Amino acid sequence: MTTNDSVALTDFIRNIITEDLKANKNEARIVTRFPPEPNGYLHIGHAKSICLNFGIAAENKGICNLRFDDTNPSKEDIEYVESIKEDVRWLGFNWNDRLFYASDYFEQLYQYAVQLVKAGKAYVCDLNAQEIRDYRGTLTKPGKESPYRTRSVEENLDLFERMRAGEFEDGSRVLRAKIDMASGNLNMRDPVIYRILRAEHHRTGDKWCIYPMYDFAHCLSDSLEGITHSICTLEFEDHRPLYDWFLDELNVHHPQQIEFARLNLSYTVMSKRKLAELVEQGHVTGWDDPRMPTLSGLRRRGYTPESIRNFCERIGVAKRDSMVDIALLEHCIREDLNQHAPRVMGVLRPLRVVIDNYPEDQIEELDGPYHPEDSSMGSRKLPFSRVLYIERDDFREDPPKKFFRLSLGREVRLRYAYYIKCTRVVKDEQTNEVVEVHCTYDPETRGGWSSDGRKVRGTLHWVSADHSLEAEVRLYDRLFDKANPTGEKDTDFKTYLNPNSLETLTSCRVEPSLAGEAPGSRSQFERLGYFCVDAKDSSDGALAFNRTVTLRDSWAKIEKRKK
RNA sequence: UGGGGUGUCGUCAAGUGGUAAGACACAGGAUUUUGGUUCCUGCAUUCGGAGGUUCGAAUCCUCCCACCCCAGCCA
Repeated sequence: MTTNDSVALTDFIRNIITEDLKANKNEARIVTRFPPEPNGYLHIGHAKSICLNFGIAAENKGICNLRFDDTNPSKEDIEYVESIKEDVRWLGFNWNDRLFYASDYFEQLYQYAVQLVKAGKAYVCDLNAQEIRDYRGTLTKPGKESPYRTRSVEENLDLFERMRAGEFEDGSRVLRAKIDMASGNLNMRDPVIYRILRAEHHRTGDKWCIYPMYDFAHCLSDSLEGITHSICTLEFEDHRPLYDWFLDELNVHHPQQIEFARLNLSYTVMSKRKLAELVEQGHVTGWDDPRMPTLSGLRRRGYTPESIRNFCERIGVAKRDSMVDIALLEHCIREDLNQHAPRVMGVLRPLRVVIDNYPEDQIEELDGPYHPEDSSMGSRKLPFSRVLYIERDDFREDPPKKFFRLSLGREVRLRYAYYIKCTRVVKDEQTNEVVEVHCTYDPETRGGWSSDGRKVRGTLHWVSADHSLEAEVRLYDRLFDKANPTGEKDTDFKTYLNPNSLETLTSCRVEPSLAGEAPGSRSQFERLGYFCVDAKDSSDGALAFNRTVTLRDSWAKIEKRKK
């Protein structure tokens, strides 16, 4: 695993940091931060940022803060801060005692704003939202200066103080930076830095009725925390001049903002808004639906934190917009689980098999190692009896070319058990469907091996009918059936929702060793894929498994090609 | 005739003037009591395009083209 080999990661951000370290910038200290807004759940795009910020800090003996950017109480909630903390912890990162909130700095931020007013660099503006928009101009036309732009420092000070005191209506006035209404960069056209907003804040309650805007709060929070490298996504590139402006005007510690491209993953969507839409409209069962690219969804699906961290390392960090193939994510979880998941047997669509020459009441305990390449994982006993279940797909009446599973007259191996040969089939008279197959077994092949050198091509997984446990299995697939569901401007992304993203199977049979498996525990169902016990819906009496990912399936590929 | 970015294999991505890493995907083959794993092999004479500089250019210069972001009192 690359995680263990840990070849030093390099990307343009780490290169900048290496240079800064060499130049002894910031006394060669590295301080980063992960600054989520608590208004939604974290997704794998955030994982990229978390791995970057915490990773860079760790690699350079630096520190990384977790800071909630909670400056808009109308959208934020404590539920989200709790889930975010849980997800960051689960991913494997530790902020120790450096858990911060932008709201911790509200008083300090207010004082900075006063300082700006005193310096003649900010003013209270009475224009309403629509007017401000009109005065801002357009992308190609410069804006107009607000008639309130020339108010005296004294008047601004008085008005701003009264804004804080709650003397004015929501939306009636704002504090604006006095920069340049003709700037080609719209962010510099006298941006709003404080608005009046009476909303219960999850941490400060009703202490404040004015709240700072992102551009003002973010750079100064970074500064206050002594951040050295403020890493954010590309859409903030245009904001960097403003980020720098505030820090320069206030003459405070000046972190360097660096932007990188956010993660896009094929066959899914990554915006909080769109994910929320899927949740609200019931297309998925919640933020932690195993089909969601949220960390809570991936966790419930069976992804390991290691696999996600490994994925984040492999995708790299750069500035170009890109779309990572979800096959890479799938590769990462297979790689991890192949190494660590115990092998067990489960039959998803059971087909009854009767071994006619096997003694009626006999039961044998056969040994089955938990991992073919790692004997330290031990083994379990598999009960074998006269009546078994095999996978429906593993029997064909008319076997196509290269099909080397069971069929009339054919011999196959039952994993860790015996060779069996099919002698006849029983069909449903109505549907003509095969409902039972009869076989004979070769007692000389116990354990699944013949000393006479006879070759069998197929090895099937199986369970004993009487000893197996019933289970529900959810087969998850990609959420969308289009690589880029948001790619067409005129088509709603939900048009491309994959109707087969979830198939629930209720009469599956799994081997008895799975009884009492802990929620979240992962195993490979041999020949099928990796599954985990659902953390919410599974119980001892009613097992429920989620399919994390299938095994690579070259037979399926062959079959698909023939069509 | 707004500003800011980005263009290297199907998808990510190294490369910073010395002759195109690696990963995923894909295609062959070997081994295999999982059609899994593992292991070999193949996969950009070419770096958005056109000129130019140079002994030498993905890297430097010029022009052009394409795509992304910005007109919240959201972050």
